[in-house]
Amino acid sequence: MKPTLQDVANAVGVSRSTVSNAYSRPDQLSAALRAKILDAARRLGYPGPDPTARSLRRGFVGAIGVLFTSELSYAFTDPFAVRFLAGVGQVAEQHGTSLLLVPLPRDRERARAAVDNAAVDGFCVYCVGDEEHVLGAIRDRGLPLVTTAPEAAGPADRFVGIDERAAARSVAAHVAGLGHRRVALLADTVLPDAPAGPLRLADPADAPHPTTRGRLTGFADAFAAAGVPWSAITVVNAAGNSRAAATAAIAPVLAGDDPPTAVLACSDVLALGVLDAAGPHPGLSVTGFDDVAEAAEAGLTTVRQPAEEKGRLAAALLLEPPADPADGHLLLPTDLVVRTSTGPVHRS
Amino acid sequence: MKPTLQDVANAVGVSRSTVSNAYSRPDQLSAALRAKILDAARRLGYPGPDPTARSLRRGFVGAIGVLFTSELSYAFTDPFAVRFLAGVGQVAEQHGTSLLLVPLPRDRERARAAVDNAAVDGFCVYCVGDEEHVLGAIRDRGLPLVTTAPEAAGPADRFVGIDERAAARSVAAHVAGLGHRRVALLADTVLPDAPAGPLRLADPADAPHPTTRGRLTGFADAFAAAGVPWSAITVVNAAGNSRAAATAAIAPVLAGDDPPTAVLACSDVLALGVLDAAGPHPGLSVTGFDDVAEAAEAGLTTVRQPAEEKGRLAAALLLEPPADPADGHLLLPTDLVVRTSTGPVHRS
DNA sequence: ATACAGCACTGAATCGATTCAGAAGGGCAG
DNA sequence: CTGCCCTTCTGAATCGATTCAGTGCTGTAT
Repeated sequence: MKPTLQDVANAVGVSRSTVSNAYSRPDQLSAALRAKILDAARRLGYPGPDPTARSLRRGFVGAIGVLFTSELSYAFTDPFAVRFLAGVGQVAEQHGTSLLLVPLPRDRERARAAVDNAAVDGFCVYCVGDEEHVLGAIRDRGLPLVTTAPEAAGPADRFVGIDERAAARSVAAHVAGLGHRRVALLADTVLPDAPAGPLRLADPADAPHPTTRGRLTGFADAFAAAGVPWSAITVVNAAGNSRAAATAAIAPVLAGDDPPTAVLACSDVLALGVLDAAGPHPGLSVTGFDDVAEAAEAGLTTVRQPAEEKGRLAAALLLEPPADPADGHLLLPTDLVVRTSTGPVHRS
Repeated sequence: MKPTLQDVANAVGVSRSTVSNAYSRPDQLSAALRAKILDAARRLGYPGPDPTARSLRRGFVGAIGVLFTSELSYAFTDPFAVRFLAGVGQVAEQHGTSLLLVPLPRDRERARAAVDNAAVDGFCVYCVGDEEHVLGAIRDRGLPLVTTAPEAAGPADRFVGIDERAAARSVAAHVAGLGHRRVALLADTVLPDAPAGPLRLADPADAPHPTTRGRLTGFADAFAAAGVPWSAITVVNAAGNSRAAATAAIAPVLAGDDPPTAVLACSDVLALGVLDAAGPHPGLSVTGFDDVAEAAEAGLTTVRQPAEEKGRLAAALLLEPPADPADGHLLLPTDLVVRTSTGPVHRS
């Protein structure tokens, strides 16, 4: 068995407290004794205070939990999520804090258990949709919480987000300005368990996921202003936030009669999937959201939001809580980035 | 103060053990009592057993540590590292195990402290270079350890790697076969603290980092077989594993008189940087290593190694230790992927 | 009726440290 | 010489659970 602090104390002939101090509060004992203790520890193969025991007694862990509502392994395939995580990591690094990546089971009960079992001092939740039950579990634990969506944040939570609606409005206004009137909007999981493909959505405000809701509403705003009513807009559901899912969902729409002249996607990954599917439809305008690295290469018109910065701020909000709770609510600026994937509507 | 298990016990009028059982071993008490306990817990706002206390008592944590020897935030910029991490995440997910990403301070002493303070059941170390002291800290703690480099693994450690030397030999043989005789090899931190640019390295075996050493040696093998002695080969040091670092390091070499006709890099990221720098040198053949996504787009000839698979196996080695220690040493296959970045030497 | 098994629950020990009030001893001023 | 402060170290309480050897009790086979 690995030696414990007590064993070291016995070996040196001092009290347990003193050995503890040798590690955690060097000023509490003479340098000579400390050296002797550390020496004995080395000789015995004592690896230093047990992190778990220390955390229990101290009441904090030195780690923050990072949650992606989708599967963890999947989060790594989303470039925006990766950059967000990198930002969180940067700040955590400065604070000497570790990042606990908690895989969330699909099953709600087990997801809750996963949250309950995470040894962390707080959570950063990268919101993608229906994370309400997970957020509830975190609040029940009384842990500080930072989310990436204002709508998902409770009164006591901090958040760092963007004005989804305004951002979406800006791309949509650009597209409408190019003359597009027959448009399709593409989003991941518009409604829970909806099949891939066109979908009837009475009102953009009916979309349950706050981010999707905000973006769809913004799209609707701009087109309404251009004289296109919501009912004239096709909403397409993708079964997952991936290129392939987007391609599969949009293909039938493009192949139908009276296809849209523009597709506005709720993420770059989806937009890239649309471009994949649009091979035979060169006239199609496509827009994305986020401005990931691939977007630039693909010439995708999109809305840029600062990814790493979002992560950094989220972590900072958690690790350096602002004195004034009002400062815990951050909205980041976004930019419309116009590239080659959008153009004037092609009259045929 | 948050209620504890004891508070719930008092409220219901049962012993602490029974409440504990209600959570962890439902078969140890009657369903009725269990319901009553869980109910009282909910009423009191008891969030379930404290993860830290539970870990202490149980003796395990339910998390594995993942270490990148470079800075954590930097690890996310390396596509290969991200895919490796995704693989680790997949397996961890299946095991209901969390991933603790530990930021490693540059400072050796603090790096050791970071390892000592990590509450985990084992470590996966993504080796990039001089991690020996970190590995030592892990072994001192008596924790199981999986590395990605056979050379870095101690007798008790598991590893999942590739045959670096053979893999490197395969690309180099390809390049030599195309007739290239004036070649440069590019690697990150060939020697500690070496400046960016050409470097004198008496023997490839002198490179301190095992991975770099293996690759350089493999390159040397192939060229030696083609009649090119090591002394005729230029070794170029990059100050970091990034495109920009590669560009900066190789530019003067390409601009010099008697520039190489081929540059073999020790990673794709470096190779892409060489391509960036090679704009004015269209005749240059360039090879990378790893086959990340960008490599395909850039038409980079490289050696493919399975990234996610490496991560999955590393995690599996940690979470499902093989009965026979011999099965803890895995070497994965690699493939030479020839694309357009290499071609026959251009006689000028 | 007797013994034995099994169920439901309790008590006490334990995991490995931190913390803080206080004790012992030494040095210095009055 | 006495009193007081300071430094150095100790003891005991504490963090919040898990675990396992029992203790009653009920029910069943003999």
